[in-house]
Amino acid sequence: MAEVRKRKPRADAQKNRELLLEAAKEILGRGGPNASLEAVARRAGVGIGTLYRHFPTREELFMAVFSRELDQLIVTAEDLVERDAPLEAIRSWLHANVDLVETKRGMLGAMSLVMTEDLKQGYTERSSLVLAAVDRLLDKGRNVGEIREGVSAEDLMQTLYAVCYARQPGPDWRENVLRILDIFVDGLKK
Amino acid sequence: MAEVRKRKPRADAQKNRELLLEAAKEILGRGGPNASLEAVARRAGVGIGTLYRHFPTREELFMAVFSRELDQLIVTAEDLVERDAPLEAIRSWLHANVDLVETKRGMLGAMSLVMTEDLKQGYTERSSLVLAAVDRLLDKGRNVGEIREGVSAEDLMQTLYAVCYARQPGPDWRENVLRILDIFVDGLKK
DNA sequence: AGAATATACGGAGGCATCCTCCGTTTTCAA
DNA sequence: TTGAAAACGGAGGATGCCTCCGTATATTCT
Repeated sequence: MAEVRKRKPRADAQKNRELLLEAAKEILGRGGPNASLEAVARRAGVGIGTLYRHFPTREELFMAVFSRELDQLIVTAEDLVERDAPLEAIRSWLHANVDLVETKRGMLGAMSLVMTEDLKQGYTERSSLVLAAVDRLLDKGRNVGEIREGVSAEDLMQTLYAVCYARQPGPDWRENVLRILDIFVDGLKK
Repeated sequence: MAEVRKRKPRADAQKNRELLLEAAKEILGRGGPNASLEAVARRAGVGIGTLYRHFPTREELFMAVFSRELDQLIVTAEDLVERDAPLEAIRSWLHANVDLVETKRGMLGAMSLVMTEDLKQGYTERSSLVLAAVDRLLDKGRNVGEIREGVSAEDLMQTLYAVCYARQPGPDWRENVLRILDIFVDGLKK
């Protein structure tokens, strides 16, 4: 057994981590998956080395930023599952996602590129909370016999992001994405 | 009126263009949307300048490679529309796409990043042929009353690519993608 | 065939980004 | 207060992007 005696994390490190996440949210949100990491460091007011120490890969930075958004979605799902009928709850939750995504298109693009199996592994805790929340939505529907078997929460999530991401930004983006998702939801019916 | 008197295109230029497309198919297929263009030029055995003369932007190169794949899909759709029942034809066509994509995941990633409205404009001829073929599939279904109104060929295409692209590569990739697409197809029923 | 010219070629060069490495600085705890 | 652990910053080497232009070659004309 390894004795785990640790120092308190240093205050400056924590502050810088925070600054970096803030900057990344801004820069990556605007610039998309290929935005300059040096720009992120500049904006955060720290050295590039500091950025790489905290987030050794571009992917880890993305994931860290994104994990905050996930928290939001969990809460929303939690609310809907006890408020609405299953299919409608799912529909509403997908719509809520679309709203969130609409203002973070860049981030979303980043995520699609970045969602490797490895990284999902590393983020199991948080993303499994989202999945669990979605699964509760689905379960309720399955129990009531309103939703077909064989569709996982992951299926739902990935389809959602896929559709949001593939659609071209533009005046009709929202409308189109919602329409496609509704068709998918209809397909979920038993 | 501008008199259009043109020389015959030079043989070496055509050959190099061919070499570049061949190399790009390989390099971009493996490396994805951020693969090095200098690597493409190297593999083609031409200078980087030659690459940029033929394809001034990364996007144009991608589109040129991709347009060949489109030809393939048009033929397939053509065949299916007269062979199978509408909904099944659509299902089969989507499956055919999945098969194609499975070996070109990198390219697909590239395309998703690259499908700007501008470029689609420039490629109207070819891609509209695909869309037309798909539209015939849909039309047949609508006329027979088997498929709901309000779903365009573009909807179908983009959903297809979205789903293929978002799914993680892995042993179950094909199975999962097909399952999701089938759900979508079921949603198309009237 | 040979000259003239339009066309295409290659790669050097300037700039940006990536990521690593390590000397310096700051924080924490004793 | 002080020393070690932790974190910082940014220089630097590698690579990629794209442009520019001197050189080479294909085509056309006579």
